[in-house]
Order: sequence, then structure tokens, then C-alpha cells
Amino acid sequence: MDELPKNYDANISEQKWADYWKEKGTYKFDETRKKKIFSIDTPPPYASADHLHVGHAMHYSQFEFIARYKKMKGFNVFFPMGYDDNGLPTERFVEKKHNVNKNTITRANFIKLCLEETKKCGVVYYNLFTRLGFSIDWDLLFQTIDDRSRHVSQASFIALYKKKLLDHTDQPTTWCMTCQTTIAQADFENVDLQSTFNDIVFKSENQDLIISTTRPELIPACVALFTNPDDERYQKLKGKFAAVPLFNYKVPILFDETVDKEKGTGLMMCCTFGDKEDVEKWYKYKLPLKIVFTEDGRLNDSVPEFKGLKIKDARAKIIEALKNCGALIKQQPITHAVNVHERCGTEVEFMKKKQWSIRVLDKKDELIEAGNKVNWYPEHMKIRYEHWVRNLQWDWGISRQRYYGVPFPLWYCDKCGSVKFPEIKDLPIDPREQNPKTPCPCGNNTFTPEMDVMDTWMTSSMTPYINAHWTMQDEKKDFVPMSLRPQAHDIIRTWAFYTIVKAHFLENKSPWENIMISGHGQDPHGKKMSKSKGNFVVADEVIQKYSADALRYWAAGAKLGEDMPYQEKDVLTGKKTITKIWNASKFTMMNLKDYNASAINELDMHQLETMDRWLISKLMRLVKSSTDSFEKYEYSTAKRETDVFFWQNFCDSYLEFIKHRTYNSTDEESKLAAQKTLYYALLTQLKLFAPIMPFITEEIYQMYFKEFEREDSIHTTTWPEFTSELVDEKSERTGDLVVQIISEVRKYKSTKQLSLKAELNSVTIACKKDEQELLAGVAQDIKAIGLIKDLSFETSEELCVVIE
RNA sequence: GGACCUAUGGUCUAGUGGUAUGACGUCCGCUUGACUCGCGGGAGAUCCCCGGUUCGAAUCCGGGUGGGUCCACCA
Repeated sequence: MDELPKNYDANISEQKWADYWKEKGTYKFDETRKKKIFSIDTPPPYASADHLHVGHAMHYSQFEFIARYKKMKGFNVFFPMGYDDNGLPTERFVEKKHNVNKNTITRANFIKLCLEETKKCGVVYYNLFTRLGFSIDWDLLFQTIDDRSRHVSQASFIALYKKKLLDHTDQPTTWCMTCQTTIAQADFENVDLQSTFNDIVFKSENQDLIISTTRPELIPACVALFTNPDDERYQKLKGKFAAVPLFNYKVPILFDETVDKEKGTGLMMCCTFGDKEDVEKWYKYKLPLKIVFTEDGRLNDSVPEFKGLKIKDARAKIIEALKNCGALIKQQPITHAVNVHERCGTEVEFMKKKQWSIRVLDKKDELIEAGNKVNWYPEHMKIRYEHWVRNLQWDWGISRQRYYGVPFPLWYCDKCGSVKFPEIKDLPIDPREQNPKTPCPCGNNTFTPEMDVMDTWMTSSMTPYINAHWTMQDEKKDFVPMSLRPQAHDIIRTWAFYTIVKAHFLENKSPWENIMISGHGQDPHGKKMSKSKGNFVVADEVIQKYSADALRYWAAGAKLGEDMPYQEKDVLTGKKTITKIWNASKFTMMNLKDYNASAINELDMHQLETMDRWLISKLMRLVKSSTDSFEKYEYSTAKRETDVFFWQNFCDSYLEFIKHRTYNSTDEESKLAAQKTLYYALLTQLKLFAPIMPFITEEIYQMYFKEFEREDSIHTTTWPEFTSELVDEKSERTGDLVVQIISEVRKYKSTKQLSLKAELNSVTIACKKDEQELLAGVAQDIKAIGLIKDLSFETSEELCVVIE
């Protein structure tokens, strides 16, 4: 081995090894699949980010650790990347960035813009992920808008139809006025909004009926008043009608036990539609329909005096008009929770729309059961899934009145109205651009295409099947269930839920064997990172300053499932650790200069000295616990334990303890034993660190160990095996005593403000008899390490070191 | 309103039925032939509060309080 470079330059080395891995195809999935597969259902990030923050890096790093661990464990790791670039998230991103919307740009131009932006985002992700050293096989890349994904999601729609799990109904459904599309329950977000309770008078014969509402603009959509059948105040109203103020028409007064007597005046108006209650009452009592909004959230022709006003403006104007005619008698400010569309923050409204939906409400029990078949890590995250399923209120509406998404693969026959599907082999298709190849069974040959596109989750929920090339010619049979789904906890109700729904309905399978749920990287104060708040830490800048390994080191500190605030000092600790690994390795290699590693095959404890066995035995315990931790996806425990072992046992103790054996060696055998231990211990520790810090470990492996180990990369070597022959409790006990004694000696020198190199004339160790026996064999070590001239022993119940 | 998670030295953090881990900071010392991004040492924690189980609890159970997250509440 040549002279060692003095310093480690992470920026140069990390680029070098990233290039090396790419060139060698280190992380290629083996298509011949001779080894057992470990497959990862990688979260496809939305193609809607210009810069990525340390939270992104943290989330993806955490299962990258697992991918690397599994590879070293001998698995054929299937680690793809996907980009989620279809659907509303992308559309919103493009609309904002280019200041366009559905009404101001043609469909073709809009799709073109989406594709361009998507491409740019792909580059951003690729750059960060390769810079972080991710062991992704980029040949497995998919995009949710590509042919394969469109094929698979369209095929899933047809399959669900054939299994009679779909409904195609014209009914009131949740609607976003900004995005102008139907949306699903999972697309909601809850926010607290300031609003006003308005007490409004409805006249009924000679009585004033007061209702309280936050939505006076819905008064022209009022179709009935309701009160509780037990409410004594309103018994006389049975069979009566009330006059709607301002709009001068009459609505029936009805009784329903769901009305809360205590709330407001105990009277409520039912409009089409203000909330889910309205929808239910509308169905139950077969009430008329009075739609007052247009699809983009303005009052429509049915209210000529307010026509064209946006909802909020209409509210103000109507309140004013109510005031003027004396119908508004009281106003009171309130804060209340409102569902908004998570993509744009617009309050959820209702619109009657013909749409496709997947029936889930009548299958809650079996869906909860399906979730139980997956192993959840951490286990308590399963509860969130269960709660979500149990609390579902709507079937999964999958129609979106948008441009950029996967089209429904179907046409409607112009004559008989029945649906017509393409052949699976012809997918993907766009029914708006092509006609069916065969006529309708009714004989007719003219069709109308479905114009809507599918919910983006229709595609995302198919990621295991996209990876499996489901129903395609080159389908990978038995690929589902995949081994692992890694994802964050905030999308349990969407991605995890929808994926479980699809696999269960399509093939009565679990989509994966295991699911690991990670937390979020937050700002230093535990708040969510966002650009607008200015607490956004750009991943690239951290990497530039501290290295990718250091950022990964920080990411490995988060316990599975728990959010973690970003602390720059922890990245710095990572950087220090890397430097320490570099220096300790440099020192080890120096000591191994005249050591012929290829001469030994296996470590033999009988050839080692007590302190060597102490280290190796403790190392074995570390191997065991680290392996156990990784098996449970507890990378943070594995990292911490390895870290502590490396600093304390290896560097602070062992490396100091053997200096006298490797430098002032008169005893060649002793020196060789230390060298064997050094080689084995350093390589093992590098392997244990390799999943967390792939670059520095590779650097050192390449510099020294490769020559003997003969593998192209440390990442293709095998994970250390726990070997019970290498555990030696007696040596561990002895070594621990030595550490204790040396600590006392160091303490003495430190207190006396002496150099650790200072010699001591006489040291007496007082300890138990059996401890004396143990220590007898390492007396020479103690003397050499502590620079002690005379060492003697005394018997005592408690360990005590007397120094003169 | 419900559920889940969480509460540990100045700060962040690990863990356990027998008073506690590591990091950062702080103080003192050491240029020990890998490393000052270092080495050695010190100070600093009644492990949120109240009950219960136990020989023994900070660790288990119940209740409370604070924080986080998810869900419900939209008249």
C-alpha cells in the first residue's frame, strides 16, 4: 500500500464513488433472479418541487439504509424509483408556476407544460438521490404518467368494473371550486376558519322562525327547514311551511331526530348542498334540487340579482340585503373547523356530478382485515389505518374533471348507453383520441368517450403492480406482495389505504409483507418545513457543507415513525464521525503495513490475546444487536450502537491499548495477534457503518481491504455474521476491568495535570481474588498502557486503584 | 370531542422493575508517534404531576397536565 493521503475530502470522494457504482452497476437488480428478492415499493415523490429540503433527504435515506443492509445480507434487492407526475398535484404546481388555469389554456398546451415541468423535477430528484448515494437501480424508473403506469391503472379500472366493485352514479359529491373537479375524502384537510353565525328570520304564518347559519349565501338553495321531532317549541309547525326571506318562496318544515335541539335555535335549514347532512336529508326526504352555484364557485342564473358573484362576495351582499329587509337579527363571530381541499385550500363544496366510484363503505371490515395482514413498523401505525377505514364517510370517488391524468379506458354507446372497454393488450388508450375497435353488442358503432380522468391515487395505488408490469406481456408473476413499503405517516390514509384497497379487491392479496412508517424532518423548533415560512433547509447546501454521509448520519438518528427536528449540530457530529473513521482507519492501516491479510482465513480466538478477545467478543455482541435492529427496520438503534462501540471501545480503548504491541514490538506473535484483530475489527465496523455512510466506508474499503477481500465494493460484501465461537465472556470481564483501571490511572494524571505520557512509579490494584486471577494475565498490558513501573495487587471487596 | 404518540441534565437524545446513554454546550487539564472535527477529566437530572401494583418504579397500571399528530365537529 502506498502512502496515505492526509485528509479525506468528502466532496471529491463522494462523487468518485457515486460514479464508480454507476459504472460498475453495483446496485443493478439481477433480472435472472437467482437470489431471493427483497423488493421495495419506493414512494414516488410528486413532481412538484424546485428544491428539496433535508426532510426529503431524511425520509428517503431511512429506507435506503434498509436497501443497503438487505443487499449485504445477500438479497437481490429490487429498488426502483418512481415519479408521481400525473394528476392534480402536478397540475396545481404548473398552474401556479405559470399562472394559468383550466379556463385559460388549451388541454394540449397544458399537458405539454406538465410534461416539461415533470421532466425538470425528475432531474432535481435524480441529482439529490445520486448525490446522497442511493442504491437505486435507475433502470427500474417509472413515472405515473408513462405508458406502463397508464396501462396498469387502466387495467385495474376494468378489472374492478368486472368484479362489480364500481358505481357510476349521478349524485351530490364533494367538489373543489378552484380545481373545478370532484374530490375524495382523502383529499380533504381540516382547518379552523373565522366565520360568522347569522340569525335569520323565516316567516311561518304568524310566527318568526330563527335559524342560525354561517352560509347565508345558500339561502336561495334552501329546500326545507328541519327541527327535532321532540322539540316542544316547534310542535305546532307540523305540516306547515316557511317563507324563505329575500327570495320569497315556501319550503316545508320537517322533523328529523338528527337535529340537535341544543344547537342554535334548534331549527336548521337544509340547502342543496351545504354539507353532508344536507345531502343525507335531501335523499331521505326526496327534496327538490336547487343548485345556485356554478362549477367555478359563482352564483348562477337561478339567483339573477346576485348572479356572477363569487361565494364570499355573494355572502356579503346577501347579508346586506337581509339586513335591509330586517331578516337578519343577530351576528356572532365564531371559529369553526372546515374541510378544505388539501391541494389548494379551497373550502369543499358539493356538486351533483356523474362520476365513477369504488365501493368501500360496505367493505370496511374486510379492508381492516386486509390491513392486518401487513406487518406494520412501528406497529401502532396500524391503528391510524384502522381509524381511517372505520371513519370513512364516502365511497372512493375516482372521477376528476381535469386534463392531466390517466383517462378512463372506456366509451359509452350512443345508442344503448352501455360501456365499452378496450382489450387489455391495447392499453393504455385515450378514448378521447381513438374509437373502439369493435362495435357495441347492440350493433351500434358510434360512441362517446368518457371525458374525465382518473384520480391520481388510482395510479399511485398500483405501484406494486406497476413494478410487476401487471397484465402486461412481460408481467413478473408472483412479484406482489412486495417485501417492503416505506412511507411517511401522513399518507397512511391515502397511499397505504388505497394500495391495500386495490390489492385486496383485485387479487385478494396484501400489496406488501411489511410496511415501515417514517416521520418527518422538521425545522429546529419541531415545525413543518415550508418555503413560505422561511424555515426551509436545502439538502444540497447541507451536503455541500458537511457531505452526504454526514446528512445520512443525521437522518439515521430519527427513531422509526417519529418526527425529528433538524439540528445542524447533529450533522456536524456526523462529519466528525466520518473524520474519526478516516483517522482510525489510517492508523489501523499503518499498523497493518507489514501484515499479510490474505494469509488468514478465519479469526481464531486461540491465537489472540485477552484484550484482542475482549474487543472481538464485544464486537460480536454488536453484530448481533445491529442485525436484530436492522431486521426490525430500527436503523437508528443499529447506528447508535455501532457509533458508541467505534468511539469508545475501538478508538478510545483498543487502539490506545495496542500501541505498545505494534510499535515497540519485541514480541512478533503479540503483534500479529493485534494485527489480526485490527483487520477483522475495522472491516467489521466498516460493514456495520456501510448502510448509513456508504461513501467513507467505501473509500477505506477500496484503499485497503479490497485487495484481500476481492469484492468490487464494500456494498457487495456480506454482512457480518454473529459467531458464537468469537464470544468470550471471561476476556470481556477482564477487559472491562482493564478499562476501569486505566480510567482511574487517566483520572489521576488528569487531576495532577500530568500528561498521559507521564510515568508512574507504583500502582496498587485492590480487588477481589478472582479479579486478581483475571488481571494476572494482562498485568503487562496495564503496565504498558498506563506507563507504570511497579504494579502490585491487594485483596479487597471493592475495586480501588492506589497510585503513588 | 375522540384516537395515537410523547414528556429524561442548559439544549437535543437513548434506555431500563433496582436512581440513567450519547451528542452539543460548559468548566479544568493534556500538543500521549491516527485524529485539536482530537485526547483525558469535572460539574450538571428528585427521569412532567398525583395515585396504585411491588421488597423496590423514573421504568408497569390508572388519573391528570403540557406538547405533537391524525380524525370528528361544519345547521
